Amino acid sequence: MTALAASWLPLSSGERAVAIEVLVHGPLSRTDLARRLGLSAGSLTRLTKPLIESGLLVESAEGATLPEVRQGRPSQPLDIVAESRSFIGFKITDDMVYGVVTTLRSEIVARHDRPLDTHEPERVADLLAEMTGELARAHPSLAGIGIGVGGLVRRRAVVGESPFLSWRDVPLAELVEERTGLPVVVENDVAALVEAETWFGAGRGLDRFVVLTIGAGIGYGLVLGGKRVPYAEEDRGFGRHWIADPSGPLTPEGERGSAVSMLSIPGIRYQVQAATGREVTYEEILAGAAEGDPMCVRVIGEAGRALGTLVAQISNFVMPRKILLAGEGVGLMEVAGEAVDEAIRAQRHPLAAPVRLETKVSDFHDWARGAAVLAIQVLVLGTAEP
Amino acid sequence: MTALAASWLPLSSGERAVAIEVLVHGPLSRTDLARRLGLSAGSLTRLTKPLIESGLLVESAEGATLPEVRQGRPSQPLDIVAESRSFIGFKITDDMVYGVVTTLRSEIVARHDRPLDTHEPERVADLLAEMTGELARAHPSLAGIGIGVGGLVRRRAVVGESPFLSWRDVPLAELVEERTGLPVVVENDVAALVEAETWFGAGRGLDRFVVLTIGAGIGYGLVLGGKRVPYAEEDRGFGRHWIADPSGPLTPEGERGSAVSMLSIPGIRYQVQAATGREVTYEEILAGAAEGDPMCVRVIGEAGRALGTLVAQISNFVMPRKILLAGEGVGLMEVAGEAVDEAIRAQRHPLAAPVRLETKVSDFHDWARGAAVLAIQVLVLGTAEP
DNA sequence: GCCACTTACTTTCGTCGCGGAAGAATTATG
DNA sequence: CATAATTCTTCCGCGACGAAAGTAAGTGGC
Repeated sequence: MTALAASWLPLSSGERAVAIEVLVHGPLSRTDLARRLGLSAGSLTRLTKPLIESGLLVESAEGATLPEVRQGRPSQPLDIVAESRSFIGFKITDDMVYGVVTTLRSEIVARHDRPLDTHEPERVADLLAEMTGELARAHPSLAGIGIGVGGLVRRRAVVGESPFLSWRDVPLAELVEERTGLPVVVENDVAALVEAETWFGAGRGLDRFVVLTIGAGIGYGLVLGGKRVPYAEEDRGFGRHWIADPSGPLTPEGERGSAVSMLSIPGIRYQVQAATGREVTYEEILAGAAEGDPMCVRVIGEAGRALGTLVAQISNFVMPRKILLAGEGVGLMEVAGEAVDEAIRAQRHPLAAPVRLETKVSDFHDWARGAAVLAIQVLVLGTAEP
Repeated sequence: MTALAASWLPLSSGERAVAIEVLVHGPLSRTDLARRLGLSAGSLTRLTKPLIESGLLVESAEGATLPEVRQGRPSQPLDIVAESRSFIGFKITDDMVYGVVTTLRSEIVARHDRPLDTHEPERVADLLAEMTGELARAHPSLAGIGIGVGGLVRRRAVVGESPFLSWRDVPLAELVEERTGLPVVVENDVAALVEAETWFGAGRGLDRFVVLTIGAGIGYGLVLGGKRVPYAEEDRGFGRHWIADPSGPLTPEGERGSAVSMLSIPGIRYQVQAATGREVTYEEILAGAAEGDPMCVRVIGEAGRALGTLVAQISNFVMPRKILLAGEGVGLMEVAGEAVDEAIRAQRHPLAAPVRLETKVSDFHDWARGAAVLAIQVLVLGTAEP
């Protein structure tokens, strides 16, 4: 499969390096590129010429940032023609499919959602193809599709196991490729978000980078040297055994005091419900904590300390340049930010480098955008394998 | 400074890659090398020829491992002439200097220790030069000196801060270079041990590798992509803020329940002493725990669980291919191995890859050998900077 | 308005390193 | 003894790169 009809190939490795550098790090002059890539000025003329001729790069007239030096011949920034190709990203949830169209730079230019009333693989693929057709009308230059699914994905093509869809070994990429004729990449949703942040988001250009997602579960993504590290237990109840507080609460889905019990949205809701008997939403609990409701303050405070503990441990052991908190549950940071910081301070050496913590509230379209980035990577790198 | 008189230079990058591969991964045929380095057979002939002519490599007659295939022209293993050059490694402690002479492969061929009765930098350098002179008589082909010191070392040359020697900004490399005429590398002792294990020991060829040392303090070394990750707090009381058990013991040197309090040799001795009032050695405590003495069993058991907790956390977050436990305090593993394993199991996902834990009892000569490896690296790589 | 100066980019040319193909060396197999 | 298999060598050509010289396009001084 993996019909790479309209890839950027053939691109030499040097040309590809230039293309990626411009794609990821915005408009850059040839001299800047030469410095960043460790090449001579002459090589850059050679490498950029075919890229400009093929329409992938342009000499953008208005430089984004005015150069410091105001002497000599002005530099000529090169930019990607971000609109030259479009990409589709889908995020499949239990009852909805969220779709976005992005540019090469992964900027969202359109959204399109549809309810999902079946989990039958063929029917799901039909729906995705239908949505693709509808989006293709407004965005004809589609170059690829990325699909994010909660669950285990193999070889960026086959959904090996997805409990919430009741799927096992579904060759989703193939099913959608057949129906659309476009190259398709399938990936675990957290992995897709991590890749997206590594290329275009918080992790751009960092050699060590961690993503922690808080939502229905806890997700962890480790990026070293620009590559995400895969691991066996990802998306199979990750965080169930990360014990943040040995004497912490116990919930149906996690071990006592585990990240899942203390931090995930279901874990927090379960705790409040178990104590008060009332069914409340996550937002209500956060609001309650902000207003001083004792029960909510306690649960959210403990969650904050647990998060701080995890962040401190990650910082101590992995020493990432940055940690990104993402997912639907990061609203916690606004209410319990103080508790988080305090827990970090307590478990980190005073001389250690400060933790660069970034928070990003993500909705389902962000997850879909993550999947679209995978399609971009495939086009640019010319391979679906990571 | 950094007088690289007798380096292997000039070596092209390709030649250097071949040399390192043979040095680190034992005798290898040209075909093997071609596969490992991703080069063609022709390139290997080209690259190895000057290395053989210069006497660095030889065609070792007896292949270490007989090839599987017994057909066709037999392969011709290439090997480093390990004895062609010698290296000295020193480990400086409070009252002793431990010295070793190693081959290019970092095999120890001689040991030589001397008491240290002064901390005056010039006098220490005198002593090191004197010991070098004595060793040089039996091993004339000395190519470099590596020195391991507990404390903060800058640019592999200057001891920025070493509490136990009461040093600040001592240009030790320069002092010893002046006296010996040999290139000298100075490094923090833990960092040196980590480098040694990465090149020649447990971490050989691994992309993610962690070293945890247990001794007077707790040391941590993270190796990613073959490079050790430096960090600000190293050797400044590292592990004082790694809380393994929030309700654990408190000792003079560490926070409550920290790795230093629960695991380091002084921490364990302090606990037993505080409880019994008697001054006992670490070995006596281990023996007591093995024999069933309740107090020792409790302290050592808690230490084992703390170690397991740390190992599990490191595994969860860093996902190293292997974790090496080293230092003088790893005897703990023999007595409390069961507790360690249990704690790891409890805090690790059942589907996660099993932790490859390796234990290495190290004496001071191993630390000295680690320093010698740094000298080897400098010679091979041609630079003292990491 | 002219000229020096600075910086960015282009052109040209030589070199180096690599892969590929063909061939030599050296063994097992029938 | 021919054939196959495997390793290593030789040779050639290509392609990517850097160095250096040349061109372009500005600023600033007089």
